[in-house]
Amino acid sequence: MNRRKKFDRDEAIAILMEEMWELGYEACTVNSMSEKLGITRSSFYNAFGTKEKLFCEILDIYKISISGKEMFKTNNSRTVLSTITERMFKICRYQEQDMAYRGCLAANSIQEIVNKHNEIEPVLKNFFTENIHHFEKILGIAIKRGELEDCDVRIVALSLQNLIIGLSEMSKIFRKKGELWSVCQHNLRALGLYEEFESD
Amino acid sequence: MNRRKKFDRDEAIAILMEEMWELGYEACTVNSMSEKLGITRSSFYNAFGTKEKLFCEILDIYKISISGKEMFKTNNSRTVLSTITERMFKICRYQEQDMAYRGCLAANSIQEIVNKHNEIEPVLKNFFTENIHHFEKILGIAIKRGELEDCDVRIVALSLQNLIIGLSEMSKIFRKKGELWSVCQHNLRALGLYEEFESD
DNA sequence: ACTATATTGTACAGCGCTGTACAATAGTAG
DNA sequence: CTACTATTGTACAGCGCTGTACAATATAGT
Repeated sequence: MNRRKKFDRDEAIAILMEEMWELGYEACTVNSMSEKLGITRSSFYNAFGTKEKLFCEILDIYKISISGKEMFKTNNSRTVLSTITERMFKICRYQEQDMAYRGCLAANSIQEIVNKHNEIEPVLKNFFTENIHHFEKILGIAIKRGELEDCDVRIVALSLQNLIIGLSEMSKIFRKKGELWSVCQHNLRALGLYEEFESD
Repeated sequence: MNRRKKFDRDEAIAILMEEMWELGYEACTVNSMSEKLGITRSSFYNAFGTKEKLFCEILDIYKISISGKEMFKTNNSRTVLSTITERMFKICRYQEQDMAYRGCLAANSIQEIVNKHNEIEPVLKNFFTENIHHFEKILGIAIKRGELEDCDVRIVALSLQNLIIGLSEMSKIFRKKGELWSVCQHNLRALGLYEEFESD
């Protein structure tokens, strides 16, 4: 067999995801990331290809673990709206407490990726498109169950996504404790998406 | 007297504002901006100081011309809500038609400025803080006039700002004609801020 | 020991950007 | 013409980053 890698690729990716989440795509150079991992650039290129490829891979992982589909999972034992509400509460709480001001990786990336990085852009757009589809789906379920009045589910899904993006950015500007959740709660109520949930 | 400037400073700033609006702060180097203006870096530094100072100046100009205070000006001859609604309609229409995907300069800048550029950050945060104050003020007027039910004006002001930020980012991802305004309209209605306005 | 081969390390060549110093130039006044 | 001075131009020195080529190394198999 051949020489072994000096690092675990999956662990490296997790570290780099945090780094890019915090600093953004452009600010993370191959040099800086290689140093962060304690490897040479040669190893970086060998393991990840280009920075663009790596970022696409990170977005895919983000999508699998933190996308609308994963975080807004519904089941029969609880209502869609309480799921949405609880999830949004947790997002707000997390963002309020995050000293690194990370917000949402996908939302953070819009400005620096769209119209600038051809390889990444479709992956990023697809992330949001799939989010919306999932929101549409669960909102459809909520309507069927009578939790939500009949409405244009696409517009409501887009509104929910809009709320998430806005909150992610606002979390970096307005840091008063509890305020982010208050805004979120107000908007959920206004959109008819609010429902109390049982605390952890 | 002394040697004259080869360029008009105010015109140069307008050009650079567009450039930074489209490409973002980091992507605009002193080199690239000097080339854009057809001047040397020496002249750039002489006229503008540092890139940071320039950006602060641009944000101030943006604030004067495009902030909440300017764009959401109220007067006695029309309702606050119709002003808000019309303004939001125009923002959405502009963003939908903008092929450069500029969105909102201040919103665009959050991710690349906060926690990264000490000199600019307070200027940016101040932009949003003043926006919120203005929104609070006009919402207070709307309540006094009976246009709006009594509510927590700060939360509603933050919600309006949240909507604007979200729409700015969404405008770069979802490009279906009319959809941005539909989302905006839905949210304005939900927040109780919607009122028909007379078309131009 | 030798071979094969994946991985790491090193160097090259080149590009781009930066702040700064200071020379050169443009303009006016005396 | 000289003096003054704001502006522009040029060069320096340095830093950082990049992709690539290829040598060196680590492993297992024969």
